[in-house]
Amino acid sequence: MHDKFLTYFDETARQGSIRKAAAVLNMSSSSLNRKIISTENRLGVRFFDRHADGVELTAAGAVVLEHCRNTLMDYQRILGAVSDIRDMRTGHVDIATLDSVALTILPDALKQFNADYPEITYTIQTAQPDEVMQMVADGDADIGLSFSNDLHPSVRSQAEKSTPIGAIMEPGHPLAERDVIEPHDLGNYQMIRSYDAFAHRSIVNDVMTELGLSLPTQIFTNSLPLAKSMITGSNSVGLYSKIGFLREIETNSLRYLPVNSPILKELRIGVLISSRSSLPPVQHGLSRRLAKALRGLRLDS
Amino acid sequence: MHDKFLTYFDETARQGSIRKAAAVLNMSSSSLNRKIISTENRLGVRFFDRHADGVELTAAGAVVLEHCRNTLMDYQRILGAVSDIRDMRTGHVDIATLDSVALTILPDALKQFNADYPEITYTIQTAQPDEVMQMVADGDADIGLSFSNDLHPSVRSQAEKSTPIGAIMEPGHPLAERDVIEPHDLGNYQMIRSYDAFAHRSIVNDVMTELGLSLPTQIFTNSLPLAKSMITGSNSVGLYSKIGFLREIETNSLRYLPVNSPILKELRIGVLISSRSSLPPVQHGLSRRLAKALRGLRLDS
DNA sequence: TCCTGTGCTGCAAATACTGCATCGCTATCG
DNA sequence: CGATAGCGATGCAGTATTTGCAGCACAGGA
Repeated sequence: MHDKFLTYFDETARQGSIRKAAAVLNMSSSSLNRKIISTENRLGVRFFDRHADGVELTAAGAVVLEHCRNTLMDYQRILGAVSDIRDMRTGHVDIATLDSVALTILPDALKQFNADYPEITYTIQTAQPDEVMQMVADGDADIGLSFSNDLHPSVRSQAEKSTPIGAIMEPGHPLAERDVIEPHDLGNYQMIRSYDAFAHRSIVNDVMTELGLSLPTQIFTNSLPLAKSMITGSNSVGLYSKIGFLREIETNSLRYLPVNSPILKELRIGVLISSRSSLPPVQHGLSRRLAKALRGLRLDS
Repeated sequence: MHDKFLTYFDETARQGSIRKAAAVLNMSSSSLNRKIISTENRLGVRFFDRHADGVELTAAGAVVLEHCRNTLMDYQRILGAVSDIRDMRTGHVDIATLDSVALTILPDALKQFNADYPEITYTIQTAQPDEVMQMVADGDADIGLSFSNDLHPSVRSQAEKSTPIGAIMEPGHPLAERDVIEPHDLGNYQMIRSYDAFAHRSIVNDVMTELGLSLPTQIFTNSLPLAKSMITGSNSVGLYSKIGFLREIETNSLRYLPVNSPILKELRIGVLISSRSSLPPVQHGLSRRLAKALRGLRLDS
């Protein structure tokens, strides 16, 4: 990357002799000598005074020498920074995610990754599914965690996991003891749904209009904690993927029941990355870690 | 001096396209492309992401780009500094001088030189003759102004002027109306002499011992102004070269009379420079200016 | 005085570089 | 959906450039 002249000049000044410097540099003195003369002529200045016992820096030579050494120093620094990037010792990752994912697999995955690569920083932005997709497509996010059912052309999914949308309710709910819920059962209860049902395309809406049903939706919210508290202590039913309620399901404070709809069952969540440019090492490593975490999720229990 | 890669890389990042950058740089895209790939491989990192419509900097590439630009910036600065040195727009000159010279030709010469090259700075150190010689020999002074009768082996004299040592006295002094003074006349008066008469070799001492005379020296001093004031209003006689008393002689407040001694008449003052290394432009220019001033001195009046 | 070590240079061989032509790929446009 | 244009990457051959070996002149020290 840098001309060898920088090193040559530095060593020559250090040795005070072209021949000695050439010996140190494992080259012929004639070659070194010509390199020096050549640059001297290009700048129109002599860098060294020539004596019988070697060479001695001139004022101009001292100025140039300082420049050479500064450059070489800075180059070493850059080399370190680059190798940090290459070895994933440093870096920054922009993540866009659904908040359901942000609250489940992301914390653990990031903790694990952070243990291996402690100097890496993160920006985590929660957003609606189509926004996440868009951010990855625009390069505003390195990694997206969102539904991967209909991908943006310049986004591809690194790993996918089926996360069917089902009904979330309290254990004491009238439907809670069913094995599976039919779509038309839902019409009898107040629904709590994700805010993105407002967006132009909503899978839930698609299903309902297809079946000629309308959902008496009580609340649209983009806040998963709010949805949880609204479901708790009421007869309301949430329409969500299981992934945002893993803890509550495990502790039996909420219950998840599949809804018998092929379309809703098709829903998949994925690790989204741009298909335009290959991911830098750090981002690639993290996305693989996330993909592994996603595959490791047990959503069928 | 610097590898062309720095410019190439900068331009490529600027254009966001290898082919466009190659066009700007008047080269083939293949060559440019290979240069980039080559350094990428050397550092083990890609600098650019490749797209169908050009290239885009990676994180590592951004780091390297900043380094390239910093280096090129600094190089431009250095180029200016070097050209300043070459064109004598800037620089520093170390001068060692007898204080007799410091008070006569030096001020005018420096004023003239400074008018042409206003950014040059000076260090002016007054010293005894042998000290001046030593400083030039050691490289502690670029230019010396001192007696050039016996030169140090690694010092040479650029210009010389005969400045015989004579007797300095008041116009009313008993000897003042003589045309020339014999050495033995001096024994009748208090002498004021240069401090270097203490040094191992003193021309005045040589003469006196050769003639079997001893000088009743009242004052040895390295201060020329002190010598002047001691001579003024007394019968004392100073033994000095005329060069330190030009103004007083011109205004007739002091008088200079030659002493009839071949050795004392032989004394010469010169512009001394090292014979080991050729002088840088600024120093060379000033030494030539000083030599001219020295030759222009009228010491025979 | 010779002798050693310096910087410098001519010449032939080795090396690196350059540009042309061409490939595979992707985004765009009809 | 297919054609097209523009991009980066690469094989190849000719051309510069660089390198190292001798050998030169010169200066300082024994």
